[in-house]
Formats: sequence, C-alpha cells, structure tokens
Amino acid sequence: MVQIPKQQPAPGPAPDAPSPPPDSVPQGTPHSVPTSADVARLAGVSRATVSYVLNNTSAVRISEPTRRRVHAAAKELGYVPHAAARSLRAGHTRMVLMPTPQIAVGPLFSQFFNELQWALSRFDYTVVQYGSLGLTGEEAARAWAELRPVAVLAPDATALGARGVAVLKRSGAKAVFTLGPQRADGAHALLMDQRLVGRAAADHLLAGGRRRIGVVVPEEGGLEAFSRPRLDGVRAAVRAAGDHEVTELPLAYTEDSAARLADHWSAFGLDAVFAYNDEYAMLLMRALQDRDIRVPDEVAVVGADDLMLGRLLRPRLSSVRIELPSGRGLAELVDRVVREPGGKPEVHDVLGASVVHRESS
Amino acid sequence: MVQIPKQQPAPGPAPDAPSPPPDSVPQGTPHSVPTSADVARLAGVSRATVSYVLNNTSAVRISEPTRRRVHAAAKELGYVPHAAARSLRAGHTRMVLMPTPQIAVGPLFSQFFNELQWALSRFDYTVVQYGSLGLTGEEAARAWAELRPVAVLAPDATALGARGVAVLKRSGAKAVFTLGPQRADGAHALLMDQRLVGRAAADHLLAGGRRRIGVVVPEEGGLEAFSRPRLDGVRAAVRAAGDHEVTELPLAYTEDSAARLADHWSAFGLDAVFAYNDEYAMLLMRALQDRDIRVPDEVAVVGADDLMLGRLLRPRLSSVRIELPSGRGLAELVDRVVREPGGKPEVHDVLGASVVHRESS
DNA sequence: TTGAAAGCGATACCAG
DNA sequence: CTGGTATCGCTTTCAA
Repeated sequence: MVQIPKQQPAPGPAPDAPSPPPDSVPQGTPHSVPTSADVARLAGVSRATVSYVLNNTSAVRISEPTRRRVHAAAKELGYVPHAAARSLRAGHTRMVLMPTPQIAVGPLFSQFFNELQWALSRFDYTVVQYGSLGLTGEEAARAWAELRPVAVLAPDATALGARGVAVLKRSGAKAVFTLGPQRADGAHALLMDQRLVGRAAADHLLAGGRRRIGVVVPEEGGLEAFSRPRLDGVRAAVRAAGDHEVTELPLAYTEDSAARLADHWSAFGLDAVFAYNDEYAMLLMRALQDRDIRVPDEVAVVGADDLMLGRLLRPRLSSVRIELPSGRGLAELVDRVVREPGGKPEVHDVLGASVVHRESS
Repeated sequence: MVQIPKQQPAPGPAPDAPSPPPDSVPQGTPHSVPTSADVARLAGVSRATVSYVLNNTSAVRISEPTRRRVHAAAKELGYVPHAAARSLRAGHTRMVLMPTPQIAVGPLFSQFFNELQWALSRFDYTVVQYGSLGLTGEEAARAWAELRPVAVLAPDATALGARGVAVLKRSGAKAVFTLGPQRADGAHALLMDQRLVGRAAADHLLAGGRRRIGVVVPEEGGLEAFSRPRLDGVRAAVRAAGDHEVTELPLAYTEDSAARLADHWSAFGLDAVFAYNDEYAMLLMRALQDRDIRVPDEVAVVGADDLMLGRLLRPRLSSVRIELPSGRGLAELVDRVVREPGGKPEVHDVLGASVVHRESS
C-alpha cells in the first residue's frame, strides 16, 4: 500500500558487481520478491540455515534463538518459498494434474471431481486443474508434461492416446489415469462404462413390458463420449432380449427441438424412451405432455443422474442412478500407483448404474 | 513398457566422478527424463544451440542442417522442456491462478469460469485452477504465492483479505482480482453484486402489487455469500417502496425441508416469494402445488438464473436472468493490468439482473 | 551448530 | 553461426 517513491539504491558498486553488498539493509532493494537469501541476510545466518529452519529439517538441530530470528525475518519480509525452484532442486513434484474437460459435464461428475480433488489433497498432493483448451491428445500431453506432474488424471474426452501416455511417462509422470468411458494404452483406467447406464434403463423398460424403445441422443457437441455408449448399452440389452427395435432420437437442449420431436411422435411408434439424462427427460416429457401424450400410459420415460428435479416432476421421473466411487478410495489408488509405479496398467470399473423406479415408467 | 532388468552401469569410475562419461549414448541412461543437454549431446551441439532452435530465437540465426538435427534429436528423445526451470530462469510466469471455489456454484457461474479460462488462454496465459481446499485467506494466499502466478483471480468465497492480497503482490503477482459479491482491499474487483438480483426480483413483485414477500435462504453451507446479499437486496427494495414485510424462509435442498415449509405456509401470510434460484423455486413450487396452494394466484414465485427448467414448469417460472460479462472482455482487462500494474485498484460492476416475466408471478 | 558450495534445467549474454 | 558460462531460488551433502 505505501508507495515508496523511486527509492533507488545509493550510487555505489555496479549492479552486477560480483561481491555481495556489505550494507545489507533488505529494504534497500525496493520491490523485488524476497528470497531465502534475503531472509538469511536479515537474520544474519546462511541460506542453508534458513532452509533448515523453514523446513523443520529433523536431521539437523538449530538453536532456538536462531530459529526465532529466521522466522521473524521471514515474516517481516513476507517470504514465500518458490515452488518452481524447490521442485527443480528436488527433482520431482507432488502435483496431480487434472486437465479440465472442455465441456461442462453435469453436476454429478463435477461433484465427483471435487471430492477426488479434496481426497488427493488429504494425501498431500497439490491438485491442479489445467485448462489445455483446444489441444489434441499428444500436443495436450506435451503441454501437461512441461509441468512435470507426478500423476495425471485425464478425462478421456481429451483423447489422450497411447502416444500421449508415453509422452507423460517419459516426462516423469509416475501414474497416468484416464477417467471416462474409454481407455488409453499404457495408462491405468478408471473406466466409467456408460453402456451400463443404457443397459440398466433398457432392462428396466423391457421388464416393464416395453418393446419399442427410443433413445434420446443430445445434439450438443462434446456429449458423444457419453451418449454413444449409453445408446450402445440400450442396443445390447434389447438385442439380448430378442431383437426389438431401438430408435435414435436426436434432440437439442431447446424447447423448439423438443417440440419438433413431439410433433412427429406418433410416427416413431414408441412405447418407451430413455432420455439420456434427467434434464433431457424433463424437456421431452414436457413437450409430450403438452401434446396430451400420456406418460407412462402411452410412453414410459426414463432419465439418468437421479437429480432432485426428477422427484419434482409429475409423474415423478424414473431415473438411472449413477454411482461413482468415493474420492477417498481413488485417491488411495492413485497414491499407491505413484509409490509403486511400473505395474501393469490396471482397469477399474468404477461406474454403477441402477434404476430408481418412480411413476414415469 | 520394456522393463530393463537391473542394467547397472559397468564398474568403472565412481558414480560421482567429476568428468562426464565420454561414451554418451543416450539410451545408456535407462529411464531418466531427457533434458536439453541430452538433446544437445545427441545432436552434437551445445545446450545453447538447442535452446535457440527450439524457441525459434530470432536474435540468432542457426543453420538449417543444425536445426534439423536438433529437432530430430528432440523428437527422438521425446524431449519436453521443464516449465519450472524455464520460469525460474525467466523470473516470471504466464500463469493465471484461479483458485477453485470450495462449493459447487451452479452451471451459470461455471460456464462463466470456462469462458474466462478460454479467453485467457487466447492471450497466451496458462490458466491453472488450484484446489487450496480448506485454507483461509492469508494461508491460502501463501500457498498460491508459491507458484508465482502473474495474476490471481480469486472467487471471494476464499475470503482473501487485504493481507492475502499483500502476500500475493509481494510474491510478484502483477494483478490480483477478486470476483464475487465482496471485494478485498488492494485488489481489483470484478464485483458481482448479488443484491441486484434480490432487488430486481423485489421490484418486479412490488410492481405486480405484492406486498408480503418471503425470501428463500438456502441452508446449504457456502451459499451465504450469495444468499445474504440477495436477501439484502430484497430488503432494500422493499424498504424503498414503503416498508412492507420481508420474511426469511430457510430451506434445505430436500423434499422434506420443502414439505415442512409448505405445511406451515399459511402462517407466514405471504403473497410472494423470491426463491433464491430456479432450483429452489422448483422445489418450493412443487411443495406448494402439492398442497393446492395456487401459483401465482395465492402466491407469486420468482426464481433466478433463468434455467431451462423454469420454462418447463407449469406455471412457467418467472426468473431473474443474470448477465455476466464476456470472458473476452475480462481477459483483456486482466491482460491490461498485468502489463501496466501499479494502477489504483479498479472496481468493475459486472453483474446485470433483469426479470424474465413468465406465468408464476 | 552453522556455512560454503554444488547442482537441478533452461536461457541469454559475450566470446570465439 | 555456435559454444562456454553465469544465473534464477532452493536444498543438501560435506567441512569447519
């Protein structure tokens, strides 16, 4: 706040004189960032001692008066250690990189992300979400590798390929995980097999006697990684049950789009819909009801994510509840791999899907 | 993948012999991370030349054959530069730190975040979301300062105080912004005055002849920073219009809580509710309707955020549309401050609020 | 108990 | 046109 006006150092030795300035008043250097050397000077000790004190190095015992002086000096200068210098020296970091998915991906997933982040920080990892916007697999990997993270948890929408994984490992990453519906060669996988969601919905509808099933496929870009496998899951379940029909229903998240779909509804001849998720389900259900198409009598509707809103609709919306594992457990897994790298890539199936049956189906 | 078993270096000079190994076959060092020195060795040039080539340094002209050799060597080794070393040498970074808010904060805000992130990366900043979970103002600031970001955009739920701002500036941050309903001394502010949301809702309700207004206050922790000012905004508007009543309505985001509130509804004697946001509005409206309390005849309901779901409810939900500024503009602002620091802290009012009148009010 | 000094990896100056 | 080399801030032996 106090603006020191032009407090130039007194004319003396040239700025790059090799000898350190003997008159070591730290305020003399007006506004550079304080380093451990500054702390050392102010406390009248060496940089080594500063390091020992501030890191509580147990292998070395520093006298209490000295500790006090160092701490006081650090506080007075507002000294904050330089993470880059530290990790450069150490040769490794505790950084876990979680590249942000480009697309917003729903409250469920982002809560999962948050929980995982919290759990990892309990393990003393520094979690960093890195916005590598618009970069593709290998390029993205190179950008991430520059940070030398000890672990990378990549939402596989980033299409990290085997090449990308290799880049990261060569850069020193001990653990590379993909998390999402697909896996990448060489990386561990927290596999979230979205087909299970479709399968659960289809099994439920088939069990209720429905035979002509429609599947909403969002037109919004970036959702294909989820919508495709969900559709595939429905197809597989339906095929297993005796080759009934499955109709793709493209739908954008707008009232117009829903209206168009509903206008042609009878042409599809469906008796059930899996609506991708609860929000699309709500959109579609509203459009159907506005046209006096009765749910569930004429058509059963099932959403996914089991959001609160489903319980508030009338009829109450049946929904596929998706269970993601605890952040705590995953953090343990990551930590284990970091500490014992070199194992074969593990594939963990981390997605559970079960239908919550309500009134719409 | 190929596990080289115990490939120990042949017995020769002690491992810490000062002379570099003359037989410099890079494959000889099994699995360390390649550095620019490795690239230089493989290409048969100096580290300086490698740096010049890989950074396209224009002040220096390198022959085409040399460039080729360097690029080939870099690719063969899978060389990725070390960001920490680079920024240590450079004395600054292009990192913009955006600490993640602890609480999930709704789709509107996170979309705004994403847009801002994208815009900043167009300005060649590296955007990093840092999960400093559970740390308070000054401690959090110290943790962030270790990364030496050039700019910090702090959601003020992190309660970055004047002290925290000072810590960041001393650590070299050229631009410190808070973004949210409050500001911090010394920092620039992208002020999102949530009172405007409450005011807009209240003005709308008052204009419609409503006089006894209730305001939903979410019981979920972490939302106070938003709900308090929204309530205050309603209070201010109501006071200005002639001192009518304002009733606080605590509500958790559960059906039970909404049911309890609705059960005692008549006791409140209200003719209007501002429901904090669309989701709480939906929750409350459903509970009211289930008890045959008519909306909007008996009670007008207004939400906020103008989500799609509001349009799908019956009656359609009136809502306060919140306008956040373009990420592009804010990125420009941040960039300007980074390039010309030292100016007085600027306060930018970046939140617009206007009611979308539908059927529920 | 403390200090001097070597390096971590990359860059930019100054010679050659 | 290219190669030494000092340097950024910090940790960590090794000596004193």
